[in-house]
Amino acid sequence: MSKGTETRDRILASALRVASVEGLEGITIGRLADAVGLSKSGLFAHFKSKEELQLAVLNAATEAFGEVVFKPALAAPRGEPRVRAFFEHWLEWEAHVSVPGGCIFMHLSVELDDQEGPARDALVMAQRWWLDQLARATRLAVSAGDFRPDVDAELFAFQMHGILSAYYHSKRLLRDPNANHRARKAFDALVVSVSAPR
Amino acid sequence: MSKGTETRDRILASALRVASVEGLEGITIGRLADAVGLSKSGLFAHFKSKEELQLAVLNAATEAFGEVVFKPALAAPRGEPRVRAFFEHWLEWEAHVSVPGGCIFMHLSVELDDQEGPARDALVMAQRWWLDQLARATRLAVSAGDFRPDVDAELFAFQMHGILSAYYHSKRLLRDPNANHRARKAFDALVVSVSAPR
DNA sequence: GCACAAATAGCACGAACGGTCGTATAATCG
DNA sequence: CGATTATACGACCGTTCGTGCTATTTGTGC
Repeated sequence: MSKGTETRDRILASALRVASVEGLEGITIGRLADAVGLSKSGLFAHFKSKEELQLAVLNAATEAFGEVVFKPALAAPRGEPRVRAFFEHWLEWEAHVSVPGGCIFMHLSVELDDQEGPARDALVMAQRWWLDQLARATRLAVSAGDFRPDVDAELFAFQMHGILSAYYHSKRLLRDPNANHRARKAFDALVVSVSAPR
Repeated sequence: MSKGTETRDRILASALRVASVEGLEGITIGRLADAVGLSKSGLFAHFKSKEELQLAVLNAATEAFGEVVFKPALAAPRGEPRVRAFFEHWLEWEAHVSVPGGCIFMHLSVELDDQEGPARDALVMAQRWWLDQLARATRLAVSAGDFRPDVDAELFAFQMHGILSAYYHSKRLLRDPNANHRARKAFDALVVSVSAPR
């Protein structure tokens, strides 16, 4: 890896941390340059514009999410176990070292929902992809006989996302020590409600 | 009402609209002054600092929420009907004219979760209050015989909040036309899961 | 209708913002 | 080795930010 790309990665990792706490608008060239020990212009040379930097951060976030949540969960056997693995790794992601401000997608989702532009487009794609993966895993659980045949996979993904949103709110904002416990109870109830009788 | 407080209200209504779209940090004195037809210093005279302005916006938001969601829903008879009324009015609030950017509390929750200060404190209080009202209504539904006696009211409030968060995400970011439909299906399923047998 | 208070405007400030410039240093390769 | 390119620097631009201070206009009560 050349020196340039190495520096670029350091910049992105730092920017990702900042963005998870303060959002994409919280990234400022000056502070970011200080954080990685560069001058403003030195850092700026790696990206043609701030918009490009923001897009690169979004890519880095998607990549990290894939490594921390998606790929490990894929290791679980298809069916209910994999759905549960998705849930568990998703819970952990909120506290991952790479995003000290919590799940960056939660933050960006509300930050960008009314801000037209390429960053919003990229985020929408990433979020659709993830919800689609959840629905796909749900359908696999149906065909594996774990879930009932009439289960609405998209609705299940919607509900799962809801539980994680409430968890995020409860943990991050309210700092409720029961957040984790409640999220698990809610998820268990959801799984029970779609489980095939046996 | 004196001219001063009238102007102040106009400022706050405008600031509330801005904040629902871009968050508290999206409020800038200059743009806000233009929007209400005042000079920067003329507007600034109404608030001793920007922080006080932000707190006033939060108060205005809480008040609006009370008028649009809480009070009307209280008119419904206690028990499951009132819980449903809470849900319905909460759904509508997302599209209320006073908050063109959608539920401002969703926005502020992620904006402020890592920003220590009086604004965060006020938001936490307001959110706790609301979740508490939901739990209270749930308990009333239990004692009215609509919900099963073993229902966990706080968990129910958590789940309800999750559904609305997912709805918000689905509607605002993904612009999914099924958002409303999914939210209702999820809520119905939730109510069924806690309903007393009959 | 006049005096006093309330409301608003004008102006200036220091800091931080994204971004550009020419230049110097460091790494890489023939 | 030397030459060339990649990388980084410091100074600076125009703008916008929040926030003072000082006039001046506007509204209100006697």
